[in-house]
Amino acid sequence: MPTRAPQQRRRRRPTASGVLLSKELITETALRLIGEHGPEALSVRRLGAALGCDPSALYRYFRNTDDLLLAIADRIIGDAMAGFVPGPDWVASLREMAMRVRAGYLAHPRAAAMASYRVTRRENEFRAVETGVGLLLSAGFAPARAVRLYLAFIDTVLSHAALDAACQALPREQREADEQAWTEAYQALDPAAYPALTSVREELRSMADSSFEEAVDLLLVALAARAPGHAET
Amino acid sequence: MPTRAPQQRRRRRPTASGVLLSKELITETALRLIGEHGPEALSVRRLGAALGCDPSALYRYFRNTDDLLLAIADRIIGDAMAGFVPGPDWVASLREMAMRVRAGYLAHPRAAAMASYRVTRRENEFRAVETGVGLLLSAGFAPARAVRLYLAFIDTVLSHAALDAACQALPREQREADEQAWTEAYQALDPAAYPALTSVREELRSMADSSFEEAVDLLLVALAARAPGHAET
DNA sequence: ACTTTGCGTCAATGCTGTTGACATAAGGAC
DNA sequence: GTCCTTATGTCAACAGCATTGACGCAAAGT
Repeated sequence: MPTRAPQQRRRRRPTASGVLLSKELITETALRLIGEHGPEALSVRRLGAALGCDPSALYRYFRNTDDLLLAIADRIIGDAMAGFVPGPDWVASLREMAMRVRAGYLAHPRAAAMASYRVTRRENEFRAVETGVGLLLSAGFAPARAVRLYLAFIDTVLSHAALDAACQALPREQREADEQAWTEAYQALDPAAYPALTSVREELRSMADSSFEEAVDLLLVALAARAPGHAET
Repeated sequence: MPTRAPQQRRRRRPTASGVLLSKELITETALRLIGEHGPEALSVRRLGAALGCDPSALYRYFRNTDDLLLAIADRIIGDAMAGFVPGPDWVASLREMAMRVRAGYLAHPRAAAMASYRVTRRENEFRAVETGVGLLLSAGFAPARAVRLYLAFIDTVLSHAALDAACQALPREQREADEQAWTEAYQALDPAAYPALTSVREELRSMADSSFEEAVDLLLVALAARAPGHAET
């Protein structure tokens, strides 16, 4: 009778090409595949080919492709949050968390775009939520409020990061065309029909840049103002 | 020699089932299909079946499915902002704008999720930016500041709306699994390893709900506090 | 009535995820 | 060292997907 836990792998049988498969290796290869050839390059068949195994072998490690996708997403979270330790200043700590998540997404823009709105329900996500909720509790918010405010915070961070990642994942041609729109199409508008846009014409170029930091900072200002103990106006 | 523009259709030949196809009819039917049978119901084959025509007939009207999705997205934008008139209260007006965008996205989540990060450079977008920037100018912000704050605002709205839309666009199975994670996987965590999560255990269920309104309201509070003429703390 | 051609239809291609049967080798028991 | 169990890699097959090229009908223009 086997004494080991059933999910613990006991045997490691090499594939025809000699590779030893593992969840780790599969998620790494998938991430590399997406990074090199774009998100549409991720299919069970291509992943199998990249690993040197039969496509169906992957189903020994993941229930289906969604399961694999969640594993990839959780790995991105883990990489982004690796080594992060919250400090005494909860606002500054949340800010660093936001910047880390964004950096992690931008490091794998094409994978991030696929997974930003999912709940991975895996260890790295557990830890991140624990950290974020803990920071808001330490700020003095009551549990129900801390949870909702954390959700507003992390959704803003994740969705903004996904936006940036999606833009970065666009083909160069298309991205440049989008950026040029602000200095071309928007400069040629009829002043009578678009008075506000005309009066800010010189500033429209900055619409091509990310608003991530401003949006996060605005949100953190609002959070800080609502924290218990903060001097109300 | 034909005098008509080449893109203008001259002949309307009915399909085998007697339907007269058109771009309008196809986008309408696609939206209805998504609305009635969920986002995964939209495939060229099913759309063809719903229209009573061969799937390949659609390629006479759209270059590919992406082209079709963009046509649908354009229609969503127009519908969402139709009839919107900004009022005297700039904060309330921005708020209504946000809610309209979100409603438009949620009404057609699949199409919205795929098109949210594209810059349309079309009239509906021009008008929306004009309106939004105009509201911030009316609040007293200087041009450069108004543009950047509008960007932070609209990116928050769009990315959050896209997040909600993407969740709604998930297959029922996956969406339910993601929601259940908060009442199952997150309830079973080790209290010693996850003290913060344990102390807010009862409230975690609310993580499955959207944070759109809270995030937008927090942002608007921060914007209002930064407006010229606002009493500083 | 005749010609042109827009466009609906059919058939085929090569993708996709997923599954069940099968084979083989790893590892424990003795 | 031998045997047995079983984890796991492989193979074949299925259904559904977007897309395309050839074909031919019927509607519009003359």
